[in-house]
Amino acid sequence: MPELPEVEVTRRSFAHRILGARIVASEPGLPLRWPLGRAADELVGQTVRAVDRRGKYLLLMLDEGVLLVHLGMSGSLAFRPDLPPPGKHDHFDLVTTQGTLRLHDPRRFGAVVWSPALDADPARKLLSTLGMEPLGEQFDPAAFYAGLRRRRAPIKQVLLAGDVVVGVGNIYASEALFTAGIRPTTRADRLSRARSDRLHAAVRQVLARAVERGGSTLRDFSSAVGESGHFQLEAAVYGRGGQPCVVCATPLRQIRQGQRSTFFCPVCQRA
DNA sequence: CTATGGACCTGAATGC
DNA sequence: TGCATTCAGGTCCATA
Repeated sequence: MPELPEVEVTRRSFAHRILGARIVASEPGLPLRWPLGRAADELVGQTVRAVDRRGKYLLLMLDEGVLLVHLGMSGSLAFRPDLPPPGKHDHFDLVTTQGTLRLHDPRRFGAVVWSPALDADPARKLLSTLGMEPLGEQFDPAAFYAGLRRRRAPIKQVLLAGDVVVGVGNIYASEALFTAGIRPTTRADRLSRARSDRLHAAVRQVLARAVERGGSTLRDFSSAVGESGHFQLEAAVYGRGGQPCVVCATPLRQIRQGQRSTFFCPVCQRA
């Protein structure tokens, strides 16, 4: 469910409500990607000063240190004054004076990690390899092009890898490449400057639009306060293998790249 | 250093 | 109905 737009929409939905709240308890359930360990106790008594985002990580800035929350493949957050007892797939509760933040994550690829500071481990290690923020100013065409020049892998996989630009997941990678008219299998370092610029604009546009729409998703994404089922994903290509291209009606193709599905139009995306 | 494949985990959809 | 297989929005790690 969560690519950058969904994470950002989630952030906006509860950031202002949890601001200034004091942490009363921290209750981990089944282990997630990394064990929270003793850090759970460090949280109690601290106040939430800000909720930021870096890539697909949510950053709860506390008096001392930062709590990193990642939604993995299947995670979602709820924040409410009162929540029912945790269910089978609820694996973390952060109880505060203003409500409880709950991580629901069936597959448990998500993570909750405490770090004493952003530039100290483990936050430093997790965040230091991340590429540019696609919606920030540092994401400019020249820097993007420079990043692509150093990579020989297929452009789709370079987008997904997140070390040039963060936040582009499997859905939006196919969508952005379609918008830019670029074949997903093209080597990143073979893109001309002009085509790189088009992709740069497409990545920005596709992600920004999804954020505006309140986070699109295949099924039923909902924000942390339960505003549900916002929008169906208006995918031009993702999940539409064999169906006609919205532009030229040619049947769309589905291929495998690095064990992930990729969708494209063989006519609109020639090279 | 880059690139690739396997690993983590559960549930839903599909095929026999 | 049951059972095996495939697939799913992410990313870390070991290996070439």
